[in-house]
Amino acid sequence: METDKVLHLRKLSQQYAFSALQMHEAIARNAGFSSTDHKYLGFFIKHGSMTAGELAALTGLTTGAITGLIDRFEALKLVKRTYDPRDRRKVIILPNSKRIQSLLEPFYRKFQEETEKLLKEFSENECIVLEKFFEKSIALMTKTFTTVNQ
Amino acid sequence: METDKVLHLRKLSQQYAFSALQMHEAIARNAGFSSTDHKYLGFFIKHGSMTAGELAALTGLTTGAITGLIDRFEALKLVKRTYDPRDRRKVIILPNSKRIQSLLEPFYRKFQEETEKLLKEFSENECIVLEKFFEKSIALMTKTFTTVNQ
DNA sequence: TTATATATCTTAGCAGGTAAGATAAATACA
DNA sequence: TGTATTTATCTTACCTGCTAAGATATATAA
Repeated sequence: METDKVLHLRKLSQQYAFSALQMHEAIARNAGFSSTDHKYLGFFIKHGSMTAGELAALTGLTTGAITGLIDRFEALKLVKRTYDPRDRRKVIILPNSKRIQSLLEPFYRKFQEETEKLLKEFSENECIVLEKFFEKSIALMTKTFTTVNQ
Repeated sequence: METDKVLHLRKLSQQYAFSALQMHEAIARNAGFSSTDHKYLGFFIKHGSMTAGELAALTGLTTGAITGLIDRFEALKLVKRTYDPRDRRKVIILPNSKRIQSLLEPFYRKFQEETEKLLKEFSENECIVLEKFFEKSIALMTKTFTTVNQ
């Protein structure tokens, strides 16, 4: 790809990220969550259970913030605190993924449908291009995040 | 594209959005901005000057929050309040895009370089695929945001 | 056993958000 | 024209959720 096109696509990818961010925040507000809480609900669905410390490390939040976050989610019965019998200091956060999903789903349904419709427009080969781009970009952003986040 | 692949790609696109979000927040913290402020600095670079009310409408923040946001940026000389001579109630926010860019650039340099390197791996035709995906997705997310954000 | 390290929680203080009302300027209309 | 209404932004009071630092409880090391 030529330099001009590269710069154009880089801009587009920035704009994509910005739009995603805007949309997620708007949906969070609508669903009655703070932007942070909404973000980590998705995180739970993806990762399943983890300890409070792991969550703090992954998110870059302090342990104090994590305590508050778990408290809020627990009050809504979206997660449950359990304790590691082998190390009773540890708090294992057990998400109720179904309940989380069913709570968020109404707000995403239309968007997800339309995303799927959009993706169906792409051919098998085009799909591979997108896949390659996503995978490499995700790796790059995760690396950048990890580097910066210490 | 087949249904299976569609679902896989939808997941990837979600993960992409999440990674972008994480990275942006980490960079914001590093650069000494709140996540919101960082987000809107990029917004200013992209859109140029606008009125406080336009910014409130575009962001979904209340006018009170916008007043605070402009105050913070003005204190850092990143934007300047000017007044519309034809309607003196209006506050026109004049961003100092160069200063904003030079402030953020160090934190993005490496990432942008690597993104460009990654994009160079794609052919002309593949570039068109990515472009199409981005443009349509951005339109879709913007529509979703606008719908939800009222 | 005692010291140290680790995982999470608690507390105090702060930053930035909202809602509601204040202010000032523009517009509409009798 | 003068008065009422609307509009754009700012101010204020209050609230939420973050950090930093220290407390607590448990695990590990010496």
